[in-house]
Amino acid sequence: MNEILSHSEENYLKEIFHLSEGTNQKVSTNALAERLNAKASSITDMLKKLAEKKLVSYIKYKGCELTDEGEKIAVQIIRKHRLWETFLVNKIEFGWEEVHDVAEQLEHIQSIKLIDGLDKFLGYPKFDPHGDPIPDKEGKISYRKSKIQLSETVINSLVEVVSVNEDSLSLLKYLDEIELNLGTELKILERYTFDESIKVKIVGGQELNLSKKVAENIGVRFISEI
Amino acid sequence: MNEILSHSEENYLKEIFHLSEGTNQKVSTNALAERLNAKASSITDMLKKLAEKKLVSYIKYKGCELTDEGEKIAVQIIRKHRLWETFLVNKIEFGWEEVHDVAEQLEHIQSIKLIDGLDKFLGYPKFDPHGDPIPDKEGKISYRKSKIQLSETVINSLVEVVSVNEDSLSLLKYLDEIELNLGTELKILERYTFDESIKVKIVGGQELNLSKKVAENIGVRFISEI
DNA sequence: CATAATTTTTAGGCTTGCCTAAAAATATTT
DNA sequence: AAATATTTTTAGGCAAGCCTAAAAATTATG
Repeated sequence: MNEILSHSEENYLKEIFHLSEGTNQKVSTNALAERLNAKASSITDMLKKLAEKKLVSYIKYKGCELTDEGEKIAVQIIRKHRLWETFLVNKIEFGWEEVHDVAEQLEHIQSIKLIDGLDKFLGYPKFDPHGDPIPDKEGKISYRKSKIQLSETVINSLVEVVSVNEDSLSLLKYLDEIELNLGTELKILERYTFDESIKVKIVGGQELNLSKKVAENIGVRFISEI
Repeated sequence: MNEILSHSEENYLKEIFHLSEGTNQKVSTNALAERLNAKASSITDMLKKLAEKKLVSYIKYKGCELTDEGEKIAVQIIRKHRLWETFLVNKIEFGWEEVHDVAEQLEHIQSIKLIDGLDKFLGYPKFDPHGDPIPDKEGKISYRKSKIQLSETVINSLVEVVSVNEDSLSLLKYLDEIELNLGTELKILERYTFDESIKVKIVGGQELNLSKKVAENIGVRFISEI
């Protein structure tokens, strides 16, 4: 039940959670291998181990899924990750593109007292610097119900940026450069069918063309039509 | 030169530093084994490896010593440890007896930006919650020149507690109980030759008998005679 | 629907960091 | 200084977590 897990085991649980978030699908061995930068055979090894510990359910050749217990642990790791990111940006003057690697280390620190104390110290933040929700002590995640991908918006709407995918360092740097931050408002001007890129205008700023790939990694909230 | 070390390697360097601090002696395999809770044979293995990396000098059967490079690294780990302890006590409401284990984890986080940012955030503290000096970014340690062990004080002197050994959880808890903290002033009343225990009076508090063992683990600064 | 392509698993190996047991070196006693 | 005790090293092993290469299962395609 409350055995201590290795960093590696914790990372597996976290990535299985991320890969299955939203979908009802099982997570494939290859998908995990890519996220974890490991070979498929290593994944198989670890899945067997995690299945034995009852943290994932795993059927040969059919992929895996977190058990309730496994999910509980995964969510707490994500809580730690996002609280630390918030700490780094709010207290230690890190930029949002710099926090990921350090948070990946900090998320494995074992101390409930520390993480709850950190939560309090930060004022019980609900979202991290990339706009992702921070699970509470009980594991409840308050997803932003109205959030959609920028790539899914309709022409002539005004939206607010509420999240960006933290996984790509170069995306975050790019967004910094064009001064597109959380809270930035965008007018959706046009969508080009040939490559599915979109033209937007930053309210109070420049007009930009954003590729489909970029737009998929930005979360927005609809405000109004223009 | 700037290779990444494992947690284990870092712990070895740190403990070699602690064991040789003050003395000019080399550190014996057995002494290290005890501090690291490992068998002597494991120590030998690792010393060979660290010697190969030029972080310790090691002659078979003769013990080991840090090289300049090894000492530099050790000091930076101690810097991290003590800064994190300060963070936990000053910002997260930890007691001084609770910080050690968590700091042992945090000291291995790899990010110079984080540790320098933390230093700044804490206001460049010179001493940690146990009174031990915090090395600066360059590795300079400002030892308290006037510090002596409580066990070495002379009768009828008034002293101030400036440090306590952080290694013993039960000592720290005991000191908490009797309300002996950093900054507490003590009058040295008597020394019993049969067991080398001493009688002291906490200024504004109770009279106490402290065993030799306890007195050796408390650092004080001489104020005056009474 | 059979064959090809892809995905996943198995089998065997490697490194790290620890262990035990036995051997070798050093230190201590008498 | 010889005998004994202690310390340290060597030799061989083990678990974790990764790897490569080959085999097996699944999925896609002609």
